[in-house]
Amino acid sequence: MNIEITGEDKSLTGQGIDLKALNESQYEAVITTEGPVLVIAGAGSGKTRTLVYRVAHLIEKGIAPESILLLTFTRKSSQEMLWRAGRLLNDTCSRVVGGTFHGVANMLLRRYGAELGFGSAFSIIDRGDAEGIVNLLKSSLGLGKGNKRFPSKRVIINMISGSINKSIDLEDLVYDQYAHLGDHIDDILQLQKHYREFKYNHGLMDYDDLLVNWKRLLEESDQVRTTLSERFSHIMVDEYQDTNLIQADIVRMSAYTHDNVMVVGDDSQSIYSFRGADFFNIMRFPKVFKSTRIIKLEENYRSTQPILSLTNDIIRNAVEKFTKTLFTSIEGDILPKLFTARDEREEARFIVKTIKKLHQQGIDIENIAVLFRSGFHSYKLELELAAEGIDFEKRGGLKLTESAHMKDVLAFLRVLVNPQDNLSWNRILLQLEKVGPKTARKITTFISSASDPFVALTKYPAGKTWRMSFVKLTDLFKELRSGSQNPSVLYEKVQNYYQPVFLQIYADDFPKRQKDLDQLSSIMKGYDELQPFIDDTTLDPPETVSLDAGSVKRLVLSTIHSSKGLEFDAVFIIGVADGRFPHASAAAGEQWEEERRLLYVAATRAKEYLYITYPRQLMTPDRQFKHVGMSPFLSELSAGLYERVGEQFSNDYKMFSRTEPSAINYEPVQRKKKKLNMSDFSQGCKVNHPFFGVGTVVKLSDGRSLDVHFDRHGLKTLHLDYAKLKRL
DNA sequence: GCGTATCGCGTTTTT
DNA sequence: CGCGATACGC
Repeated sequence: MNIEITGEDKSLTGQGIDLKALNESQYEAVITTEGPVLVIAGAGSGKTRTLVYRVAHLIEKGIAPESILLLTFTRKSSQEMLWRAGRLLNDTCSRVVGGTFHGVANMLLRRYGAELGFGSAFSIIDRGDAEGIVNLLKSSLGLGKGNKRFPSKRVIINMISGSINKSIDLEDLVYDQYAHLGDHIDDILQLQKHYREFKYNHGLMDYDDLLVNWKRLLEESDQVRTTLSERFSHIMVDEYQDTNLIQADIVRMSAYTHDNVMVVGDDSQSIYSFRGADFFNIMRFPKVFKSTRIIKLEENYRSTQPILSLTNDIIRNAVEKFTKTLFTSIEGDILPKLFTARDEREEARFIVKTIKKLHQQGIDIENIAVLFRSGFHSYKLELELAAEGIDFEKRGGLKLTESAHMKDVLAFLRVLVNPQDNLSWNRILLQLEKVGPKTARKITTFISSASDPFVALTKYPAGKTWRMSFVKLTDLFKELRSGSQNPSVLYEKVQNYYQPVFLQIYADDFPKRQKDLDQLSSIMKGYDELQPFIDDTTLDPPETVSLDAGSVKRLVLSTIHSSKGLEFDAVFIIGVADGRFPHASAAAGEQWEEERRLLYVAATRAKEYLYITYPRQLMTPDRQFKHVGMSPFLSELSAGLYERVGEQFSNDYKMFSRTEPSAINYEPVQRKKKKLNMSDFSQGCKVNHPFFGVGTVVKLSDGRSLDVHFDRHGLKTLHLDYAKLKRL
């Protein structure tokens, strides 16, 4: 369970810990060595630094590195933190157990899984795999055929996953947040049931299962719980606002013998509620861990005052927040800029032009980032950048192992490790010509009833048209199972088999994909065993962009979600238009607030220069122009906190009136999500719910919930922020 | 009934 | 680009 620290910078080691470099509250957080600590920290306040120093400090005080557990959300951040701590202490941190929640869960389950009865024979599936299962099930159950309104596999997985992470019934979740899909509730529940069975029958575990089973491990085995709690005498969690209820329970139980837990988080940066994160975990922390010391880090070490004033103003309008007032002593008086572009193209050109200007002023290209709400918002800009010859790196898109050809090759390795993995079998079989979904399903059911699927496979009566290729496949497995089990050797054999198949399937664009296959082979050289390789590629997939020379400096394009925790000298936030940001389907209430926090996260990435841009018109799919205004989050901002730039702006409006005489015929972007207040309702008034129909308000509860009696569905408690209620 | 080729459409965010 | 629908051919 060791994490290797790589990339050590020799020139900086051996300095010892310089606690003087910390301010008073950071120092307090660091030296607190016993008992629970909650650090509420604003953006750019050096919370990661605090954790790094604490790890180093604990070790310097004599705590064994291997008894420190550092939990983060991305592998990158845990490695970076350990590396930094290692620099302070001449690399004695390499024995600290640092990793992601999911990575640590995997390690523990492989080690202690037998206690729960599933041993260590499981393979991990990613989101795409999960969606694949839903797809298989949908067709085999004959659900949603030709029904456009049937939820997509992605939505279904989000619902299933969401209900687990939020620890509520799927049915309730649908009523609360997916009311418009309520018609399909029975089918959705059926899919959920089959999805569970499929995973269970084939030894598959999705990301949620890893956490759920970690929790079970702690809950159901006193021995394991005690062992683990004693093993890790100090537990630290970064980005605590991103934990869900399960993770909070895990932290609680992992520390039950000592309560030595330090968590760091910022409620204003909670942007993952869609995957179950619940920033109330921060609020609950002092109640769960008695005698918690709460430390606030309020000084910002990243941004200049004008940027901070703007970001404070963004979050000022938030409905729910724990007050923190961020201040900075960083000098700087450059106001954030707002640019209104005529269309996406002009927006892209403005960005390119400004990036060039900044670059001339001496800002390195890798210190500039362009951030956006959704992956495809940057398409126009990508074209423009390519035309100008500016190299960029896009983050938050498809990962290497998420593309079809990668999954194809990995499937062979996956069945070797887990022969029950019917999802991978399915992939392998579908590669055969003349074998489609039906035939593949027949084969998988045939072989999974046998004790040894590989033997059973050779016995399957292959069809005449595809017997030849089928025999090649069985031969491949014979070879794979008899020879060396070294990953590189196995991969080479798989490659020999797959190459011709690959050339045929991806005849039109194989050169690009070929590079990915080669990259996989080089990653594989670092592994002696197959299982860890497969786990790692699933839990922490490499980015699609070839990482050949890590030293190449490039502009960063990133979704806001993927930019969390990073900082740049100059930041552009693009597409901040009504309907695009907040996302069009964000409902009033918590979802709306989360979008606001998202903008906050984006803006707080900037150290010195901040540009916010939006296009005035967007192209709809049918080549119509749609006029849009700025994001409501922008119009809410106080005047004087930003400066408008761009010479054309004042003429824009006139130009539009001329080209489209009907003038402002843009439907005043449907304000459908008008926020409802408790005062809009009273006891006895009639309401309408999209799923439950007409009902009568029985009781107004605390907060924003209502008890409503529905004629057809009985009494339900509804939350104003989730339920799409209408007053009649 | 099954497999394959083709066209056209729409894209949230992710450990 | 990845998908779903559709038509065609075996």
